[in-house]
Amino acid sequence: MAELENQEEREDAVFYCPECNNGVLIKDYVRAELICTNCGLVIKDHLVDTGPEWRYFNQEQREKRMRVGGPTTYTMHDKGLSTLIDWRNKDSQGKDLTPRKRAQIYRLRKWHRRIRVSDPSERNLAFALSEVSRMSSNLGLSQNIREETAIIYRKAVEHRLIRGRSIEGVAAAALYAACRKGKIPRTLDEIAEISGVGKKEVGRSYRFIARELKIEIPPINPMEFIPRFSNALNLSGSAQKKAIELMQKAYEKGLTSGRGPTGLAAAVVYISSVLMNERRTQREISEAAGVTEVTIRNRYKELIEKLELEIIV
DNA sequence: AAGACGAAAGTGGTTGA
DNA sequence: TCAACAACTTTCGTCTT
Repeated sequence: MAELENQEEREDAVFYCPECNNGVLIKDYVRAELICTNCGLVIKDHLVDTGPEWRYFNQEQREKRMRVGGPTTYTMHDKGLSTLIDWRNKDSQGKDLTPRKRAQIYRLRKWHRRIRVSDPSERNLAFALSEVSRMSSNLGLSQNIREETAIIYRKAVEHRLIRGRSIEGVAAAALYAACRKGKIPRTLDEIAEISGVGKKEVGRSYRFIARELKIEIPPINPMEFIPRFSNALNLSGSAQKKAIELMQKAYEKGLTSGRGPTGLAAAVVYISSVLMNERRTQREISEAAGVTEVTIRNRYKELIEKLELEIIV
């Protein structure tokens, strides 16, 4: 693992899967995970996106794209398009400015500063977006998600949905919506946890803005939690594979509908840990998955019964 | 002693009248 | 608007390893 950390310093280092020695690891920024292309092993979740957001593929593109300055981004209140006025009183040749010029520049700077985050909605947006970036880096989410969150938040502002709600609450709700939209498995609990807003409020705001903005969001697929949970529990790639297999069967039998996705994923991971002789206690799993042991028990009892698994304990 | 099990009561949200 | 309801949680006593 220490090796991995070092290699990560290099921008495009290639490294190989320690599990199967056969696949190459790829960074999946969408899910914030490092994944083996061969066996599907997830090395590290909460990967932080350090790369550039835009790339070039040949010299021509490079020149084109180099010239435009920073990419525009929705994660800054002015989309990163603001101009900076240097604080030094020098002109482009590095010579001192005349007193007359100096006074003019001083006035420009003053107004520039005032205009940038002047009216309340801009101020609001600036604060909300700083919250978003705080939360998403806390959760190890990628830049993509941040952008998506920012777009959703902006829409919420446009539709005047913030009124009567806290900025943090709506920001957290937008983040959650962006995660759901991008199929990144983060639970409402996790987001509420670091947002400093109650789960109730985040949930309420989330449903509200999702409805008002007509963001159609597919229900969470319990499958998406399996890599994360098994990774958190240090389960092997084959155990994870087994879990995915079980989940597939459960889905075919219609056992997934109406059930909490996290509880279901937790139960499946539990069963596969037992099946593969890598037993984890219900307690450990419940902690990793954020559900109670009771729920895991209920789900896995159902699963064993319906899938007619014989479990040797 | 730790883990697994299950009963009973409580919680927050959805649904349908 | 309110009650019924399903899923899940909390709590706690009992059994198993």
